[in-house]
Amino acid sequence: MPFIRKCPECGSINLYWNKETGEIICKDCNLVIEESMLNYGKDFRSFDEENKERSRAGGSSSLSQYDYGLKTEIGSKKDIYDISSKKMRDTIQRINVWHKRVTTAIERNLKNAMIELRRIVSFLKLTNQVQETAAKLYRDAVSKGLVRGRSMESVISSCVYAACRQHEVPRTLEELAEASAIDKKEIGRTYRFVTRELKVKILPSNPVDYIARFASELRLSPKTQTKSVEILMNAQHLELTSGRGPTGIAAAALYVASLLNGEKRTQREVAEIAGVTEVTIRNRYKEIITKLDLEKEIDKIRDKD
DNA sequence: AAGACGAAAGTGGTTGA
DNA sequence: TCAACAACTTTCGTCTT
Repeated sequence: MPFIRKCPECGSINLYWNKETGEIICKDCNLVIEESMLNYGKDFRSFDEENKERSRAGGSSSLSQYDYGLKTEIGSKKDIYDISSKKMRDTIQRINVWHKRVTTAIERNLKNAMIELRRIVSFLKLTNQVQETAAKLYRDAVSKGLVRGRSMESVISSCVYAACRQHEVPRTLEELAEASAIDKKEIGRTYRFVTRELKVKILPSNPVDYIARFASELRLSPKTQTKSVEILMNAQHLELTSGRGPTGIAAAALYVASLLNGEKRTQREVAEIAGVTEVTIRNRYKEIITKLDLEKEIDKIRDKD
């Protein structure tokens, strides 16, 4: 079996691996072929002057590892038996008992939370960076006591949602709800609460950020994709976008672009992918074509059929 | 029969008194 | 705390292809 990979869409072998996002993308048709979760990069520092290569032993420390990938436990009684007085042994054991009591509850919570986090990240095919950001947010939320009175799952979901927004790879609340089995409203509520309490500044998401993913799911050509971004830019310039749901605008732009480039998708199809209703697409669509003077072009295409 | 269109009523969140 | 409000959804009837 050859190891050379081809794009399943256009057969091109001109593939590109984005190390930042971990995605493998076809250069010819922009299809995201694989979204790898693994980061093959090495850890940054070497403490060994002799060894020029930047490497280290052991796994890397990670926020999404419930104990940061480190063990904090003190050695067992048996380990220190030979080198310590009885008094010392007793002291250490007492410390250990306390250590366990204090940490187990928090760690158990954190451990479960990180398991859940990894599940959601994997389900939504998100990157390591997003996972780490979400993990950090969750830790902050826990240390501020924000989880009390809320389910761990809903807090984790909203952390992932926030992390996606921060990394400008937004997912919709519906997608998060599907991945976590938590109600959409609940995630939204928790999200607002957590970001307010942690004072996380998140810009309103840009419709353009949704285009690539929606277009890929709708199997639209890169040309159409570019066209819809163009439409979006013009719409933003005319302030058609402020106060409106970004997914609805993105959906409408894609719908218009698909018409103009003769790759028509139904309102239903676009609505389904974008997680909005056909009515919303129609409203945005109308605004776009009237304000951007695209009516004539649309009519021309209509007449051809 | 399917898609597009739009009116009307309902929902949940924001805002401002 | 409450009412007004804007955006969006749901539902449904009508028209077009």
